[in-house]
Amino acid sequence: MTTPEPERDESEFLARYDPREYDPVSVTVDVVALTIRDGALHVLLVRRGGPPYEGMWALPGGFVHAGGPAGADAEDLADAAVRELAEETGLSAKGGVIGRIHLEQLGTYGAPRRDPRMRVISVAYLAFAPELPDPEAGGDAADAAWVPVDALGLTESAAQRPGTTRRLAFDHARILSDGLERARGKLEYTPLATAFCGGEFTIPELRSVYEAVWGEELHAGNFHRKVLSVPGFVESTGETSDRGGRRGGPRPRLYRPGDARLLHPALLRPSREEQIR
Amino acid sequence: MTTPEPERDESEFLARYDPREYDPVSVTVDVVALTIRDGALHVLLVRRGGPPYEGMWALPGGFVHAGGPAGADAEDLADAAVRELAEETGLSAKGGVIGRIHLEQLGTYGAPRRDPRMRVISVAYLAFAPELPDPEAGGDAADAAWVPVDALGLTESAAQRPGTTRRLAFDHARILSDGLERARGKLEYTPLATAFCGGEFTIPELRSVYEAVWGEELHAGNFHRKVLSVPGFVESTGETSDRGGRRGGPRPRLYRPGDARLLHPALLRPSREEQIR
DNA sequence: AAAATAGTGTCTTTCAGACAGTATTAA
DNA sequence: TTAATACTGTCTGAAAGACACTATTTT
Repeated sequence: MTTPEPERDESEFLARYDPREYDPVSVTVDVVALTIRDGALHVLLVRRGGPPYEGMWALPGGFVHAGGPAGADAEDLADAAVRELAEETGLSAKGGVIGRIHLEQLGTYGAPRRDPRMRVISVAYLAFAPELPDPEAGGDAADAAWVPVDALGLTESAAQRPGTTRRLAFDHARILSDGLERARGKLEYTPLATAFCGGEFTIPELRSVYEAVWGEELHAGNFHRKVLSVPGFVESTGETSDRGGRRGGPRPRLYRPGDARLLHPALLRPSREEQIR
Repeated sequence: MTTPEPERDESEFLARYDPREYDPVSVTVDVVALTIRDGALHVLLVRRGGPPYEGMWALPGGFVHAGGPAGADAEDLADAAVRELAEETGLSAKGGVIGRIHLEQLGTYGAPRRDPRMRVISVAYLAFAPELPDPEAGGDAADAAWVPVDALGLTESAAQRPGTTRRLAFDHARILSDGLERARGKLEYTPLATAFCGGEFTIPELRSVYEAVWGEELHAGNFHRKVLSVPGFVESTGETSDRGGRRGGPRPRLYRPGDARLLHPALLRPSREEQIR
């Protein structure tokens, strides 16, 4: 059963009350917000302004507004994630750029002692954003910034246990690691790489997204042909970029996201041999 | 941030802190437990013994034991799911069959009014089980049974809104629908179909798992060759089944699950055209 | 005997990846 | 002018799917 047993009246409720069921549990949302800057994958982090983990970087997040028994002011989990993201980036939650950010639930983390103070269940969300301005440190955060993922020294083993990297608070290294792996996989069979670009982009720009997320170089010619061959992945604008590549080359054509929700056939990572066994 | 507002000093925090000051939020786990019976996909359901949704079927689930501020008796989310599954199926939680059940987190459902009484956040888990005995109705459930998924009349639209199907309580139709879609996808690129079989199985048995989950017939010859060609999917026992097919045919060979964690190349569903756009 | 099934062989089409080649641009 | 880049063409090998075929078993 999903919920507490119904009570016939107050006294029966008190008689049947089981403190175990009603031990205080807090529910938060944390957001793994990813973007591409200067060709490198970045994640939005805030620096904690108070204990525990004071001074360490952490994923942006906060409490879900439960809204009380009446349900007034209650917010959905995804709405809470959007609100936190908007608060940290200083962008308006409605309309504008934030409406074009892809947001999906990543997973829920509820190990008994992941927060030293109390039982906290955290619902993590994953966001793919186009390039955004630097965030403003607001509220309880001492600082906020887009941080290159590579600079965090995240490894498979380091991400497993909290505190190992000494860089991210709580189990946020693990959450980020899971988010990165999800992102890598999503790029294979969905057109979500376009969510990292603005409204219009070139195929080489799209390729640089794949290269930043997957961490490996792709063959330019084959990538180009592949993208154009998948139905609904991208759609030509008929326009051409006003500049060629940084160090030369013709001006690439511009494209918009297409109407496909899945890539078929998929665009598979070249080297995933390690993950198979 | 993951946690309550940071305080300037610890004593101030403790003095001010009262869990009950926060809006009450309950956290439950619900389990979408799938198995194959008579060649058809079944899900474990319980019939609710009290309001709301009295008499309706629901996913098995229950409260997470938060363990209080000290953390004693606290259980992890996955442990809670195993416990609920064990309670409902009457199987021992440690060792035995239940150790061979694949369990993974499916998602978290926390819409403000998904439970009419209070704010409930439900962490859903997805389980792939080999054929298990009929469950015993226990605790607060009026009944418990393996129910053919097809009999529930789940459709894409019916699963979207709670109460539409008039068959499953709360938003459990949506959760089940999400679980089924996850299961269909997992069979494509992981060897988890073997989790529906016992320790040893034949290729035709494995094919019937795929057919039950995907809801479409597969070409026997091509399926056979494909399964054997994927490294680490299955491993021959050298033995042969003691009976041929139901209505004739040679006795198929027996296999065990292999050591692959991912299928490469993947075993893709034939007809997924609809999902692409 | 008839029908169903397990397993294998073969052919065609599609697709990924390697490589080459041309035109266009920045430095 | 040089080098980098956008894009296209071509070839090869892998793999999916359609179909055919044999051998083995149940009814």
